[in-house]
Amino acid sequence: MLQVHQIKDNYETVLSGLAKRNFPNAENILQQVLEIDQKRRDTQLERDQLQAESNSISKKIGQYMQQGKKEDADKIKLRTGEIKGLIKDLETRYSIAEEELKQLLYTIPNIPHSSVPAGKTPEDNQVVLENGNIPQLYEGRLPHWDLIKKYDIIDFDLGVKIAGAGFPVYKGKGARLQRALINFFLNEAAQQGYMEVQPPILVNEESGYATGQLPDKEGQMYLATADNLYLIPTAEVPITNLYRDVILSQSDFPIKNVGFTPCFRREAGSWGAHVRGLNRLHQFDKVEIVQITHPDKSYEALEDMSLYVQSLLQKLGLPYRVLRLCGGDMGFTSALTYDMEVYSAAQERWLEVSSVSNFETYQSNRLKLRFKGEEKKTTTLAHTLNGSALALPRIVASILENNQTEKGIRMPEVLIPYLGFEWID
RNA sequence: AGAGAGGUGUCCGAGUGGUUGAAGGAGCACGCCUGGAAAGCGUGUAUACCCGUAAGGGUAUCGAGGGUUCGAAUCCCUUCCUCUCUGCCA
Repeated sequence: MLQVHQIKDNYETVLSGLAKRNFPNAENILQQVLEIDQKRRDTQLERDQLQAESNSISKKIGQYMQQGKKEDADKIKLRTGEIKGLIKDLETRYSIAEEELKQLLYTIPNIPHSSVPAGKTPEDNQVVLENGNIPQLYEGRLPHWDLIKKYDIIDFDLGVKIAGAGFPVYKGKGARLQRALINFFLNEAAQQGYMEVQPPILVNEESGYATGQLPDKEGQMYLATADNLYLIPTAEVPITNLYRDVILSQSDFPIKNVGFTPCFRREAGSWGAHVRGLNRLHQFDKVEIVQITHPDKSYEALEDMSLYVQSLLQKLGLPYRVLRLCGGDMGFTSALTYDMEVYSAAQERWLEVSSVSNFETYQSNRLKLRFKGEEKKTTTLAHTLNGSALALPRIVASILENNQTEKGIRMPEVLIPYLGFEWID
């Protein structure tokens, strides 16, 4: 979440940033923040002063008692009695103000980077670049939901039987393809200096809040109620939370982690015509990269990550484009997001396969993820970034669709060592 | 799931009501010493919030929350977590 001083020191920037996101009622909410914060500080000052007085009296009582001057001690005890009541009242008011402030800050999204275009819908996203050739397919080309049946590699009906819609069962070469992609992505990331981690895929509430899924996306995560644990919607949550309550030293930068996990999303209310087949699932596999950087280096890192993700798409031979998301389409916690979309030639649609974002200090503020400067003794919030590298299902969809021929589906060259076969036929 | 033990600073570890932000040790940093290093000696070494241009000062924090008390790491209650053993199981 934003820090109060961000709002106070850059009021106009924050205001116009929120306007870019079409965030309603911004001025009013920001004013409330400042007001409550002022109240909070006034209350704290008053409380601290009284507490200081009370502390010094207590010390004096201690001294009197040691000297055996009970009467003197009793005399000044009366004063602390008064103070005690006042402090209790101030304490209550302080925590109310603090809680109000927190709740208010939770509702405010991150401020978009200056390069983020204004806009409301995905149509307003900016196409940064397009790369690769859209394949010319033969007459009888099929969308992937037909291809997977034809070659019997992914079974949705079986998934329905054991879990429900949106939980596919990968079979035979379909399952092998999943495993190959995961290994390929992990190996590539390792070569780029990302340290592999295998985090838990259930997380506690605190972790959900720290990376911003809670309270914003409460209803979108599966909750294991018996233990109050959430199934992760992305590895971003556990991996970034590895660094919750951590004070790094400057020499630790940049931290680069990669992890493969299944991801779980309830996708409540988002089913429609465009979500057939692998386009939208409740459970899917994803390899995620996370970076934690010095504030001065985060945009450099973002470009880095974007190029890295693009390199994967190039190696897989998939035509793709890079979008800079507009204010209205960007995630709640992000300051700048690039979406990578691959072209799926039978559906004739662009499919989002990666989203690479810089959160600046929005997450690290909740995470309490800081670093200590080399000269300065003060701690500073680090910047966090993450991106999919990559999400599997839509990659699979476009591989299947784009590489289909009359005699089968040709696998991308780079995957063949991982797969042990060249064709799905 | 049952029984027990425990949660203190970067780490180890002391501390059962009164200058305890917290002994002692280790680590780390700087200085002295040295040809250089080690050892030795000395100094320093938490975080958050608030007041202040600053220097500096205040408050809080010994898992978390509440209570008793003039005063709590220390007593009481609640809760979370970890470890060990038993049971169950991959």
